[in-house]
Amino acid sequence: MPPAQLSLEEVVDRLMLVVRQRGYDGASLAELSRATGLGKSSLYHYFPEGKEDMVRAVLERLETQLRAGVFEPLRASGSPRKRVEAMVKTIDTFYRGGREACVLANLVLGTSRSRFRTQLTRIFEEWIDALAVALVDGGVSRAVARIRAEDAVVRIEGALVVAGAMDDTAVFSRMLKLLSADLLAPPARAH
Amino acid sequence: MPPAQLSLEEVVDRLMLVVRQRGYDGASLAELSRATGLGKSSLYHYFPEGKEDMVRAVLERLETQLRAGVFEPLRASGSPRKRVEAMVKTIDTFYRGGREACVLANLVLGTSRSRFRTQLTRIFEEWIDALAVALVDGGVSRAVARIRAEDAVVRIEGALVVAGAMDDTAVFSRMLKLLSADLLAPPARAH
DNA sequence: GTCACATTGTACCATTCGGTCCACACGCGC
DNA sequence: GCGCGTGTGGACCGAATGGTACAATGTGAC
Repeated sequence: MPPAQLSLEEVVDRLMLVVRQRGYDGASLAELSRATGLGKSSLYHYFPEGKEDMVRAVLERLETQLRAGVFEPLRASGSPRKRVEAMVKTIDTFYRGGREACVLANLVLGTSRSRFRTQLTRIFEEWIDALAVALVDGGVSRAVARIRAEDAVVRIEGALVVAGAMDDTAVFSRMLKLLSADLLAPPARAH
Repeated sequence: MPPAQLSLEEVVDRLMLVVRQRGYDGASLAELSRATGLGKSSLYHYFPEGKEDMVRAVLERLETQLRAGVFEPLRASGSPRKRVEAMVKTIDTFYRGGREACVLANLVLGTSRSRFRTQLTRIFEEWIDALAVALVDGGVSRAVARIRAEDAVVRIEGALVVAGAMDDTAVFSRMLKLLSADLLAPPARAH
């Protein structure tokens, strides 16, 4: 076990905090060490391949968190509207209302895209798939559901970028509100 | 003048190429030097305050490019539909159909957000304002225009992130098509 | 108690980082 | 031809980078 009072998952959580606000290139070993309270030797004991290994672990943990808190609830049985609203609420909490940057976006940008491509692709695909399932269950046609699901994920990522740039969390919360209102709307015309 | 065969603007263009695909933290002086063909001493001759100065110049150049190619056309007289389509086409070209990452997003993420906050904020604000003007001219109410404009910018940024993550430019081109079709649609219900 | 192994602090490594210095070129007005 | 200011190559800087080696701990199982 890690430093006796810190589980490995907690260590990875702290690594995630650094990665999500410094990115791959901006997160130095010194800072990762400080954030976890572990010396470099301990860090390399748990992550023998170094920084790339640590960030891979962050991405894996994020994936399981998303799966448990977002993807599976979306695919579960129950009111589609409730499922969508659960996703929105989880996302809102996770990004602290738009105050926190996105781990995924941070790893897509910079020099790290190629390193984590397969994991990044898989996470986004699973997210879109799961959301589409909920929409189909809510009476949206399969084709429209896919388009809307992709659009929703795009809008969430975009809102985090723009909210970060303009230092205005309202951009993010407006978007979440819009999504929970529109995602299950009848085919209408737009979309 | 720079190396006689390269204007200062061309130098900044090459800096932009590096920044947009490596980010602030990932762009090393060595690479910026290689990309421009200028030695470090020359780089520091034109940008006395170093890397931050270079990237500030990149951001300034991007701002004037956007102003000339996107913002002003959006505010100009003429068919609103044509103006919106001009924006979409310019953006499509600039990001090479989704193949290139966004300079802005790259500077919002990583450790560089705080350094360029005012410029980033201004660019996004001007973009949203200009787009809203075109929408109002197209008969959209002022309030709805603002929301839609912000939403469009958010979607463009988000589409670039998701397209980059999934290595799938179709995400981006689908979004651009959707935008040129929907931005000027009648109030309808959604949106 | 002792043996094995997980864990850790310390010292160290080469390389690269962003950045500076300076002497020398080059052109151009005079 | 002479100065002068813009540009530039190359050597150099201390600090930080990601990463390693290893000896010393601690902690359990037996």
